[in-house]
Amino acid sequence: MLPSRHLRAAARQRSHRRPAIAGDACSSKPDVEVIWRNKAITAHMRAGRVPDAERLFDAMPRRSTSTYNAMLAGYAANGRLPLARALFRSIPSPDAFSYNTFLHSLAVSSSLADARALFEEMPVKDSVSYNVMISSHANHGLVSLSRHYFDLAPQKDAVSWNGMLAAYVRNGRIREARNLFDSRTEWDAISWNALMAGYVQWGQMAEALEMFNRMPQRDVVSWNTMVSGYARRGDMVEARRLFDAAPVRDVFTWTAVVSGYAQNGMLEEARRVFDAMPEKNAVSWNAMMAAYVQQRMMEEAKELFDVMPCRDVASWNTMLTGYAQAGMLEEARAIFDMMPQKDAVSWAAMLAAYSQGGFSEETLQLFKEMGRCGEWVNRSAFACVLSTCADIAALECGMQLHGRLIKAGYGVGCFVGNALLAMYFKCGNMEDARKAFEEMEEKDVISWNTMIAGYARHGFGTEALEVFDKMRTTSTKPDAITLVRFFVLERCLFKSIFVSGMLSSVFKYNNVDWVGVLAACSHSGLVEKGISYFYSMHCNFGVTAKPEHYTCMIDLLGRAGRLDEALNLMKDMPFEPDSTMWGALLGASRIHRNSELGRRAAEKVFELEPENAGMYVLLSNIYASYGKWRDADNMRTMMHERGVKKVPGFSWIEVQNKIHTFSVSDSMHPEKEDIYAFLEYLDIRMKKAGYVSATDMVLHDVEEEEKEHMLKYHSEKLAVAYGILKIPPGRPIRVIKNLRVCGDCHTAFKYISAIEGRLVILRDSNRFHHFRDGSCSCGDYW
DNA sequence: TTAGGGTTAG
Repeated sequence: MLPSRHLRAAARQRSHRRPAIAGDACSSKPDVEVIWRNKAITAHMRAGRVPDAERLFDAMPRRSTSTYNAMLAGYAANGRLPLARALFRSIPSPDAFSYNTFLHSLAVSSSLADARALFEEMPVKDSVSYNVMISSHANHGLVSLSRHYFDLAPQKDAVSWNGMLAAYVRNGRIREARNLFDSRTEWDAISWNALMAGYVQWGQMAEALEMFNRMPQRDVVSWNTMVSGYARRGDMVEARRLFDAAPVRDVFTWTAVVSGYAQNGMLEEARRVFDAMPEKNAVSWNAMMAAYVQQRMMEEAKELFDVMPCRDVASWNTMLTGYAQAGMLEEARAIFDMMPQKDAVSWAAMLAAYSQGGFSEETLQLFKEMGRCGEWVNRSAFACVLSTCADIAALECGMQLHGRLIKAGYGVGCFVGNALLAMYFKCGNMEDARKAFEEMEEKDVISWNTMIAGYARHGFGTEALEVFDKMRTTSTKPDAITLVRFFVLERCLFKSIFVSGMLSSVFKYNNVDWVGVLAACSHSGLVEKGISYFYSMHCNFGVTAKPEHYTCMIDLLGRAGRLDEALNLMKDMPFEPDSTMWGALLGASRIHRNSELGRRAAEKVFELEPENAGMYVLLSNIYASYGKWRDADNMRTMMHERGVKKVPGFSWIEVQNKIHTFSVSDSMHPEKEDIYAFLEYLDIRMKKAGYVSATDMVLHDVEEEEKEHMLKYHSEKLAVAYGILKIPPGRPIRVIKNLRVCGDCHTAFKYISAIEGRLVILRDSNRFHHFRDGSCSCGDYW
């Protein structure tokens, strides 16, 4: 809402410049009444009550420049740049405060170029002006410009020095921060804390502690920095020790501990500290709520949300993301619609919920809505929508986004850049992917992996290898995904030629990711190699095998059909096999059709993890794939009777050019008693979108007697495929036949979309499909 | 009533 009335009034005033007299709309000597009202404006703005502030402003008979400044600062803090701009122009006699505030508004609204222009034309620059430039450029990752303004500043105060220090720290330039720090001695507590926080943030706890011990005087922030540092690293013992030792605590200290316990899954401890807090603010409540959200205890979270006395945007966002992560998209949307105010996080969270849930239409719809609301599109929103474009192979839309991204002045960092790469590859546009990759300002391991996988999947093996070679010249360390990808590539294209060279390059790094190596061997069927690595890991590298390594080995042996050896390994282990290991064995028994061992493994899993819904579904599907429909039904009934619920969710994984793997969880609605309820829901949705409901058509190749069971177990996936493939009305998907894709993908089928000729593989997602490279866990690749 | 350090949500 534009407060057009006061703006017009102000503009009028400005055009008929009259000398300021007592009682004029802008008096140079504000009275007590004006000061009091200015404070009220600030209070409203701080609480996000922009309209209230505007009403007050409009109703003021006399205003001072500070009145305008208060409004200006409020607009900036509430993200209303256009209003701030208009108001600034209407200020009768802007002072240094006005200029600095508006400069700050421009800078925080990502209009850095505008901020620089304003800075140049400012009649008077004081140290605050320079300091705004230093910190705002740092906030956008432009450290060298921060340094430029820092060097330019004629007089540097404590804020300038600390601002520059923070500029380095926030951008990970910890060495430069240290050099600056060592270059002089007049630092205050804020400086010490800033550098210390930098060490904490980048995981260098020893250095942080060293500073903590050395600093001349510690304030409550110093203690908080250390407490939260340990808490975030999961070292709750040390965090608690410092918390107990702290001479002063404030709400930050308490909240850091609550959130530490929460993030490490120690719910009871978190609650105990939370209940003992002498005073709580919104952040404390949010931290406790986040604890429940993290454990998917949405009812408990909602309870807190309902009773908390002070809700802020983050509280709403916490609930929103909680519902989204629990797959409760309708609840998430309800929260989103009810929010008194939305910020960038709210939009991003809702977008992420839709895009990660595969709801492409909804994602794009919401994105449009976002534009209509004039909401600033941040990096996260860009990434979500880009990944949706990738899902539906919407190249044009993706390229438009790329353009907008550049226009918005964002540097292409990893977050958005990776989404961009994925989009180009999924659309088969190798050249633009390469360009985007080269233009990326920074690259992380995911960027490299995306490039390797992208090239490999389109059959550009040589290019993929070149990327891998280039990656080795950088400081980015290959991770498990790189290894798996490389092994896949190597196996598909080069038949084991490069494997030893590749591995030796991996071993150059200090910390070999052994799980990655073993998983990679398991995946590429390199059984003997895997076994020898497993032993050399201990003998040559002195690494003691942990349960996860054994799990890999059981998986590896099992897949190779060496079930007895896998069993023996489990017996000889220094610890009891856990459910993951039995699960791996269960998967292997399936591939090799050893139903006796499968049953045994399944029983063990149920014993150890009666709550594991994936197991029931897996076993049910195993029976179904053998045609033992009654047993399959029994498993589902048992799951239902025991009140076990599946975590819903599904995702797309692009595998090869124009080939998609689609994984869908069996129950996308939580209370599924029978699959038909779900089908009905999809039917309605699809019809609404103009698709044919053509389960019969889809199943035309399937024999009559199988049809009923097929419907029960597989048609939900067909239906979803319809929605996602965007088959136009009247164009059925053709089933190639009840084709098993591979031993492990028991419910996988191939479909060809009649219209696009896309080959689609559908399969279940369960815990055994834990490899993200699109390979089946049985070791087959697509 | 503008600029520098510590807590929550994406």
